[in-house]
Amino acid sequence: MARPSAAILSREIIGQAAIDLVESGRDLQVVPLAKRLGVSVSSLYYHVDGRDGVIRAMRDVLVPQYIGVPAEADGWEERIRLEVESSWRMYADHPRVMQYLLTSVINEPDVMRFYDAMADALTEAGLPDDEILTTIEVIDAFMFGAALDTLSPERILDPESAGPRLAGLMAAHPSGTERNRRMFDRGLDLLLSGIRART
Amino acid sequence: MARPSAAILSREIIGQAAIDLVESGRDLQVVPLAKRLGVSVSSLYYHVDGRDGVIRAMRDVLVPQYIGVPAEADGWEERIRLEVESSWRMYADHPRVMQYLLTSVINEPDVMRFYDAMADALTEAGLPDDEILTTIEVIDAFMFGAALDTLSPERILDPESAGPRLAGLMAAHPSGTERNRRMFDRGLDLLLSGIRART
DNA sequence: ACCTGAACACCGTTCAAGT
DNA sequence: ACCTGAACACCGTTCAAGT
Repeated sequence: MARPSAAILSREIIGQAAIDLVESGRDLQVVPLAKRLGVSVSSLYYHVDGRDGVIRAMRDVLVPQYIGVPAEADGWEERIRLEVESSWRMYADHPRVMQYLLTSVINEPDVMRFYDAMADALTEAGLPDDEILTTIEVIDAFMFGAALDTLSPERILDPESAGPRLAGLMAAHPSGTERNRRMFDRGLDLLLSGIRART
Repeated sequence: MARPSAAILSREIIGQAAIDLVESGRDLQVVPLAKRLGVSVSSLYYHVDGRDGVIRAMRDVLVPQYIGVPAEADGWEERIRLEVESSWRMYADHPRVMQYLLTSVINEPDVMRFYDAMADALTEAGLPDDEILTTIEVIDAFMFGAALDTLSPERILDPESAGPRLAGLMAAHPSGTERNRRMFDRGLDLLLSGIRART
C-alpha cells in the first residue's frame, strides 16, 4: 500500500493528531505521532516539514477555531475584553500545546489583526499615541503568562510550609481551573482599571 | 585519568556551564555540555540526575544570585516593586534558561518567600483578604509573560503589512531590550494603579 | 570518590523505491 | 501524488571498570 486510493494523511489530520497527543500529556514526538496515525514515520515528512512543521500544523489547526470572529461590542473596554478573551481561551484550552507554540512565532496576519483591533480600542479610549503599543504588549504578556500558569501543578505551594498569614489565605483559595480563571479575570480588570486611570 | 587528584566537576560547575551553553543560543543537550566541560558524557551523571538534573542545577545557580536580599523599602508599593524587580531581572537576564525552568517548578522556599513578602505588602495596602492571593498570582503571571516576551524576535511585526494606524505607531516604538524593559515597567505601573483603585 | 568507554534504546531526518 | 522501509547521525541513560 504505497499509494492508497484516498490519501490518509494531511496537514490538518497531522496537526489534530499532534494536538491530541500533546494534550494527552505526552511529549511531542514524531514516532508516537506516526504510530497514533497508523502510518510510517517518514510518511509525515511528505505533508509537513519535520517536527517543526508539526508544530506549525498544530497552530494552523487551533488558530482558526478561536480567532477571526470580530465580535460585536459597544465601547472600547468591551472590545478589548472580547478580543483578549478569545485569544485567552485558545491558550487556556490547550496549555500543553502552547508550550510548543512558544518558540514558533504566531502567524503574522493573526497577530496583526489582534494588534490592530487593540490599537483601535485604545485610541478610542483616549490613550496617548506613544503608550498604545506598549500597552498592547503588556496585555499580551499577561495573557501569555496567565496561560502558562495553567501548566503549573494544582497546588503550587504547600500550606504546611507557609507562614500562618499565607496559610490562612490559601485555605480559602480556589485551585485548578477556577483559580486560573479567576486570576485571568482579575488581571484583566486591574489592567483595564489602570488604563482608565491614564486616559 | 579515571580519578583526578582534584575533582573537576560539581553541580555548580555543571549548572553554570549549562547556563552558558543555553545562553549562547544552543539547545540544552548533554553531549555538547560534556564537550564544553572537557569531560565524558557519563561523568555528568555522577553529579547530576540526568538532563532534568542539569536543569535543576541551572536553577540552583541562578536563584541565589537574584533572590534573597529582602530589600529595604518604605511603603507597600515600593516593597512590591523591589520584590518583583529582582525576580524579573533573573528572568530577563536569562530568557533562554527560563524556557527550561518553565516545566520544572521553582524551588518551594523561594516562591514561598516571594508570596509571603507580597502578601504582607498587599495586606498593608489594605486589599481585602480574599483578593490577595489572586492578585499575587496576577503579578506573577505578568512577570512571567513579560520575561518570555524577551524571547520573541526583535521585530515581531512587519510594518509593511500593518494598517496605516499601526504602522505609524510602530515607527516611533523602541525595539529589543528597551521595548521589553518599557513594557515591563508599564505593566507593573498599570497593575499597581489598578490595585490602588481597589483599596 | 570520581571519571571513562562501551553499549543500548530511541528519536529526527533523508532518500530510494514502490504504486 | 502519496506512502514505505532501510539507513544514518545523534541524543539520553546505564553500567562495569578503572584509580
